[in-house]
Amino acid sequence: MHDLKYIRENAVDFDAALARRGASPIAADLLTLDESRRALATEMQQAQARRNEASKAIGKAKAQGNEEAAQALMTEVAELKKTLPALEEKERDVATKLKNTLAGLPNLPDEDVPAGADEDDNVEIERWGTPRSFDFEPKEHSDIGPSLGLDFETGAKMSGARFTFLRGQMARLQRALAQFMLDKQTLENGHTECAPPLLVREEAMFGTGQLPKFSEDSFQTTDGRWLISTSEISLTNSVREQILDEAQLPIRLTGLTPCFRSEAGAAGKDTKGYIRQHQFEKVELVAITRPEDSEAEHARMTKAAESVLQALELPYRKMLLCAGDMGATARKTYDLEVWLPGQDSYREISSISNTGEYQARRMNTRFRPAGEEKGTRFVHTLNGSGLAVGRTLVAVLENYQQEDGSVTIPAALQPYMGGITKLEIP
RNA sequence: GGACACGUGGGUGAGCGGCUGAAACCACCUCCCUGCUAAGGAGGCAAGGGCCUCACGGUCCUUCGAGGGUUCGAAUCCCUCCGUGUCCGCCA
Repeated sequence: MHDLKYIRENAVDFDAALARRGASPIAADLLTLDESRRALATEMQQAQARRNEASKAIGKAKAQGNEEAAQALMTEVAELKKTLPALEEKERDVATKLKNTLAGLPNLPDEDVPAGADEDDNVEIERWGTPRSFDFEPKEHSDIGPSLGLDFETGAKMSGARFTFLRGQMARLQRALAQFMLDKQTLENGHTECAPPLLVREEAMFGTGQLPKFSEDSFQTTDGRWLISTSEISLTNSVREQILDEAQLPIRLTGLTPCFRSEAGAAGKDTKGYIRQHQFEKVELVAITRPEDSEAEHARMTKAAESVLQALELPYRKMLLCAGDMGATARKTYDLEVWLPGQDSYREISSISNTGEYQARRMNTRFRPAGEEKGTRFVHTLNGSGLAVGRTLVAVLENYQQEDGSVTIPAALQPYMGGITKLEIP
């Protein structure tokens, strides 16, 4: 959601920023709507003011027993009531149209976001770790996994494609990874652990920007609720419609939840393996900050996500997404891509975004500045994966695979595996 | 799922259909007094929007869970929904 005042004063910049994402100019349309809305509002409010004034006068006239004056005023108000509802409806219609147009627009990219249309234009910031050299041909996880309990067939049989059934040591490995990540984010990185709802109302989906434009990406229940596609939705909306004290900021949250995605439009992509599922687990990081702190928080949160990869000794690279490849709500995004030797490529395992006040406006989340500044200001919100558990499982399988089909457990993870150091084919 | 009750500003909580955008208290801010691990006094303090102003600010509109309705006029009456509480039923 955007600030109309900003658009009024910076129409050219606004369109230029949208153009960087490949969106068409819209400022002129918005301003036309805005102008007519304000003109209607002024007209409507003048009529309302007269009605209110007359109504008060009626009360006074009646109190003084002046029935004649009261009657005259009532006649006048009756006349007003013939025109007022039409005016109110017109104003409402224009306001709704304006709001809907605004609600469908993506965030503006930050100035230091590189230009570009798609992932080919993303900029590599740095690499961490050295990909292991194999003295055999490394396999993909979808070839290593099945004999260790990653059961694609059973999942598909009961639920369809993109659902997987984990059993035995594989299920335990996923649980261990999730616990490990949660401990890292809470004990070391200062995020508060949360266990939020997985089903949310439409307003919550709107608040974080999944609606109205991306309804096809999520699942909806028969009673109209939505399955969260990420716990960013539940965690971020925990502060919706609130006016926070400045002293409460920053608020740093984390949570482990399943995420549900319909993956519409991803036909043919990653059809093999555990990379792209309708249901997957993710440890999410969310931060609510003052506007002036969000950039530093973005860097800090990215490091928090990186800390998991480093502890697991998984090589990765950090990408700065170009304007055309960012999600609609983001104004700046770093992706962490983990090295997958079986695929011989880096694959996304975390995406950390600063949305600025885009979501805060949609959720109406503000804070009251301490000191003499009057009024309220919108907070900034950030979210990132810390990390996607399923994809981390994939990375462990591929990076720690042995020639005999077994997989060693990263040292940091062993305490979470009850001392098991290796997954072996039963 | 059934019955009843409730939903007011940052918080607690008053509020005969016109004098209430809202008492009082707490929190917070400014000032005064006084000082010693405390306090006392004065004042201010909802949000969003329109119009006027270089600005300080002024003025009007909307909002008392949300949406409808009754009325010249609604926080106050009616309906629907959402939420909360209590009791009953069911249940991991």
